[in-house]
Amino acid sequence: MNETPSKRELQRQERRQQILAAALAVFSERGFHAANVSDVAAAAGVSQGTIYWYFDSKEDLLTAAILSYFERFEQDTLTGLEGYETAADKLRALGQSMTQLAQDMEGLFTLFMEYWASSEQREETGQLWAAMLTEYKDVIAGLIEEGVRRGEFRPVEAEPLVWAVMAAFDGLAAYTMLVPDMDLVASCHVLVETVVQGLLIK
Amino acid sequence: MNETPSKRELQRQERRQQILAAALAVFSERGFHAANVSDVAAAAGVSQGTIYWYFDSKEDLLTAAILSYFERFEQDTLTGLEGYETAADKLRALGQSMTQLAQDMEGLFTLFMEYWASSEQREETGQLWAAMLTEYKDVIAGLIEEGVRRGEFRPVEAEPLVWAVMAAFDGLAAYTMLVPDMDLVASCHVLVETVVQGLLIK
Amino acid sequence: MNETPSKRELQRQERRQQILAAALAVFSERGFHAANVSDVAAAAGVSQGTIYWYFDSKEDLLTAAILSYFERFEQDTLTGLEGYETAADKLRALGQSMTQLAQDMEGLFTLFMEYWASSEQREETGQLWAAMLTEYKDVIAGLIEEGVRRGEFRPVEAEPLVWAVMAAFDGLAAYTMLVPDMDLVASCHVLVETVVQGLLIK
Amino acid sequence: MNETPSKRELQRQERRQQILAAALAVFSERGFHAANVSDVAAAAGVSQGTIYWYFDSKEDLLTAAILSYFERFEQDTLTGLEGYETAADKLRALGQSMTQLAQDMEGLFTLFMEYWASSEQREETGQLWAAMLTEYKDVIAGLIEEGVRRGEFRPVEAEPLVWAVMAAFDGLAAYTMLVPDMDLVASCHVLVETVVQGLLIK
DNA sequence: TATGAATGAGCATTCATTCAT
DNA sequence: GATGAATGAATGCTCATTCAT
Repeated sequence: MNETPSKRELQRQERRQQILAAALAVFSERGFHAANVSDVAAAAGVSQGTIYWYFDSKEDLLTAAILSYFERFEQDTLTGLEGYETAADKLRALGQSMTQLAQDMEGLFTLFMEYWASSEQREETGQLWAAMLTEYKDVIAGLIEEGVRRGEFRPVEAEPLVWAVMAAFDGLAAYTMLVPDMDLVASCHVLVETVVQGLLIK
Repeated sequence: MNETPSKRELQRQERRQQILAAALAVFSERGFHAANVSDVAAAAGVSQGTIYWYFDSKEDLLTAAILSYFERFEQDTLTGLEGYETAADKLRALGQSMTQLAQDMEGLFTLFMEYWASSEQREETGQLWAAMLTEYKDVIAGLIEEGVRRGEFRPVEAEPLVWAVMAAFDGLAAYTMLVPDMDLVASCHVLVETVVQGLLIK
Repeated sequence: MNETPSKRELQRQERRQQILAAALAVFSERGFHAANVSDVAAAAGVSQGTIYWYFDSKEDLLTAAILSYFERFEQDTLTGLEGYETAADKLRALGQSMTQLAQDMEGLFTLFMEYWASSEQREETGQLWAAMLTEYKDVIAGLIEEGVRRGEFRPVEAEPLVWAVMAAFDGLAAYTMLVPDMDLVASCHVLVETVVQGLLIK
Repeated sequence: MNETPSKRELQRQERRQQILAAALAVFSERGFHAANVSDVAAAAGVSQGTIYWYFDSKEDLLTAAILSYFERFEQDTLTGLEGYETAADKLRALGQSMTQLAQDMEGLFTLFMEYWASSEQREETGQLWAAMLTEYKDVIAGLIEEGVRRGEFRPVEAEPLVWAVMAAFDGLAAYTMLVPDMDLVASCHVLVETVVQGLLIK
């Protein structure tokens, strides 16, 4: 078993992470097309050749960087909802997590869209993101449907609504960069609150 | 007076439009970076040199194409709201227009974000879009505030909410391309309806 | 006979001169390669197409411009030497004329060399200048040989010397542009004087 | 200490020289503007990309090539004058070196002037050459002034004279290419001799 | 004649990727 | 494993020249 990774393997992982972090920083900062592999190499403190020892291509590097980012957030965001009683509160808590994410991930959505937009194989390329989105969508739609079943929310087509809300968060993350004086947190908050109010049976 | 533009000037405008249409099609289809100027030239049925007779650079061509697109929609979207009595109905009508726009403009938001993402002068570049967004935002926020004043809506911070809703539309337009089986129209509809419900005093 | 050129022909000549003057100015100012035909057209106040109505090519324009310049100077320089008695004085007078020319013609020699340097047909191209140089050389060498015959100068190979002196004038004209604080007039003067001193039998 | 440059560094230097030699040959042969970077690459036996690994631009390559040429001649020309007793003999020896240089450097002066003529930044560009010229001028003027001090030469403004003589050598180098049947060596010789005669007190 | 629109070959430069050491 | 030198295809843009009007 690889329970005890060799020292070498550890170094390898570390170096890999080092490159991924640099890639994320550089790509976010300058965009995928404007940033060169040599920029990433310089930021990571390695040579260009080394990048290609760890990754197959610039594309591959981008994908790995995005995935590594989400691996860290995946569970954080969707857990810890059990503590809340009502579906409304669960939605509010989730909203808070997503607000946090929208702030943290800065240009990640934009970065991916940029790459996707001029990808030769859009379909396959988009599946990475589509899968992540769909996963999220299902979890959140489940929350709302639960609220409907419990008589807390009025009957509603949960799925389209969830798409809209998620799109709003990603859209707001993009807007933040275009319209610097927009208040991202306020927008996220009032969105969630308005949606919750719209769902609640009064 | 130049009331009667010369034949030459007319041809010139026509040729310009021809190129802009081709540019919009090609850039949307393949993305700004992946599409070559020669692709646009071929699609427009002119030589590369001609592109540069009408536009300063590939960038300039993109910007002009986006602007020309919005010039056509500018008024269509924000007019025709007077026919409605209540603020809620006005919002619903506007929602319909925006849904239409989200469908029509296909990858336009994505296209611009792609370009913006790796632009050397992000700040200046983004201002074009930021200005258009802000203009829209102000109009819509006005509608909501009017509803609040008339006692139709509960007091709400209109501006952040509007940003969120607009972001949702743009985000959904982007999602449509990533998640083909998403129902854009349904999402737009339920979003608007839920927001309206959330605003109405019951 | 064309003694009475038609009005049309006069206009044509005038327009031609207008273009030539502009070409000389623009080419001298920016260099042959860096200057565009459109620059010349703009400076002459005509369209690009018009240039090609009067001249076959950019090359042709340059050649014509240079020739037109020299047509104006051709005689001025080499005449008026009869007034002087001794060969030494004739040389001195000639030196004065050449100094004047070196100042006036500014970058003309450089301009021609620039064009020549990357001409596809160097040999043919250079003949224009070579012919002009040779013509000058013969006249001046004649002066010196006359001085030798008259016992005024020591026997000397006139031809190589004349080449050297002419080269000095052209070289100095070039230097003037590179080394702005060089005193062109002083250099020309002391050159002539030293050469005359070197020739005189004392 | 880097007294012992690594094998890699040695190879690097060698490759650099290889490219510089090719650049000098190709640029002299065809002129700066007519010669393509790919021509140089082919002549050097490397790819175009390699050129840009060693040099920033075509311009940079030209400058480096010219400098590398002069680095080799710098001292050769101005040394070895101590062996001569009189200032006249020193001048004659120097003349011989310069004659040699004028033959060797073939189109170098022309090449530089060609580039300079259409350079966007003439001033800065010319300084390279101006500096080299001025350095030479000072050395030679020193020789003459020494001759004057020693009573060997008649009093003369050394600086303008030196400019003229140097200009003559450069001009003759240029003429050689335009007027093939001109006798460069003879011209150089008679020039030097005449000037020396003109300086000597008899 | 004159215009200015149109052409398209040509070129410097970039940069992801490969490879010898 | 790591380096950095080498590659060469790809592309935006320029500009002399042509041509319809």
